Amino acid sequence: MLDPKLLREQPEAVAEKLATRGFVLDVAAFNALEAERKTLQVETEKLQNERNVHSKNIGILKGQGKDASAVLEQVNQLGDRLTQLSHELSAVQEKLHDFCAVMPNVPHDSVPIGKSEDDNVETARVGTPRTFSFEIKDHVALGEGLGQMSFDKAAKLTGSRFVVLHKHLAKLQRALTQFMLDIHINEHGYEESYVPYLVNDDSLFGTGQLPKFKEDLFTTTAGYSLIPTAEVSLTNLMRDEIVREEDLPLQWTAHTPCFRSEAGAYGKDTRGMIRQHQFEKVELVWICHPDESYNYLEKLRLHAETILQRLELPYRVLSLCTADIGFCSAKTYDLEVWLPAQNCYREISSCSNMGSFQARRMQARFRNSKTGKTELVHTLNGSGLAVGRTLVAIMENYQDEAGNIHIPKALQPYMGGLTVIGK
RNA sequence: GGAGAGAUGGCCGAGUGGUCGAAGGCGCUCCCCUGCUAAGGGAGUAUGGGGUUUAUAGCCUCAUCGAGGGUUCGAAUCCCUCUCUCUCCA
Repeated sequence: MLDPKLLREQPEAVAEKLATRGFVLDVAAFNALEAERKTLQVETEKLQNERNVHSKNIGILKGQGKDASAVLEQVNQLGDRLTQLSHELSAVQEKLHDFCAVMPNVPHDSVPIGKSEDDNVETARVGTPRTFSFEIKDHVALGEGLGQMSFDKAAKLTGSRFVVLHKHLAKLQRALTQFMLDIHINEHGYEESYVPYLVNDDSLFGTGQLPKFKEDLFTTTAGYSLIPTAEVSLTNLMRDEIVREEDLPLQWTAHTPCFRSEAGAYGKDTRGMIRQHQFEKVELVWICHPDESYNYLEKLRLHAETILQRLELPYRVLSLCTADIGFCSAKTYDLEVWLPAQNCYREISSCSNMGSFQARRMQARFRNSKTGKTELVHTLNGSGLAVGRTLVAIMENYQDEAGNIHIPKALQPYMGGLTVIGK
């Protein structure tokens, strides 16, 4: 959510910034709602104050054993008007809230302006894609060839967009998770948490999945939703909390499965593990001082890059343009890994600075040690990395002519010394 | 599954219709006093919103005692629903 004061004072400036990301802010509609809100709120609070004063007097009079019927009659006359006004006020406030709740974040000045994902800016390219002297296979052919990956079985158990992994491939996924967590915890200073995979609507509102992206979620009959990312569980740990300034920054990580309905993705990446309803991810979250968040975004991105480097996977870095950054994001870097079978780079991590956007939605604050006042923190998050896609990348990049998968050196200790996955 | 108890400020804990946003204690901050590894005295110390304002200063004001409804001139206190915690029984 954007700062309502900023919105009130400089609606045109905000509209201009939002326009760069393709969002049309109806300034006239907003101003009209705001004007209505102000009139109603001032009037309502005036009456409430009147009622409070009278009621207090009644209490005093009765306490002294005096007659209060005159005041009582006076305050009785306020009743209907007050009820009506407060109903009108809450209706307008709800409208305003709904209006603001679907407004995306304002992009940072350093974000390239663009009209589509084609305008994303490549800022780095690391590693060189390997050249193959044989006909390469994609991860599906490799996995099924090894008899350790089955989409048919998953379809039988559940439906489309799920996978079953067996034996060494199942272990490889687990190894990757462990490997990533170890690096982030031991080398990058993150604190690990185990968190719920089902969350309530307050949490989903806090991190911005609700109200706008309801259709992307799997929601249970109990009213809870499966997390689409651990960002929801981790970041919401800060909801309604006030931390000491000197305790910032907080760096949190968690490994969780993620669940996405992929509504609107029909026909997209239907083959293989690239776009699944359920996948594993190691998530990185920062809770920090507003002055530092853009510095930390660079660190966060490097932490994610480290994993790709250790696995010796070629990748590139994109600075997403205004048209492509996510709803909550003020600035986003995507890391894309090289997938030989697709002959292109595919997203494997997305690292974003949300600024105060999520913090405002969930009242996540710190106490300024100089002024003693509370201020909103900034929140950042990034994948470190998407484990399923990392598995795909390793399979495709490390295949040999026989259809075996060679294990990257850094990962071999996590595979009990295994160097090749074969039949 | 059944029965009961509870949820109050950073923490503990009073408060069952009225000058209560809330006693008291602890903690914390500031000040005073004190020559000895400390004690004493005083003051302050929740959060969010709105109005006014050059102002994130001040002033005024509204809301919040688990959440949401209701009764009432007035609700931490009474009623209803929900969530969570604890105890006992199965």
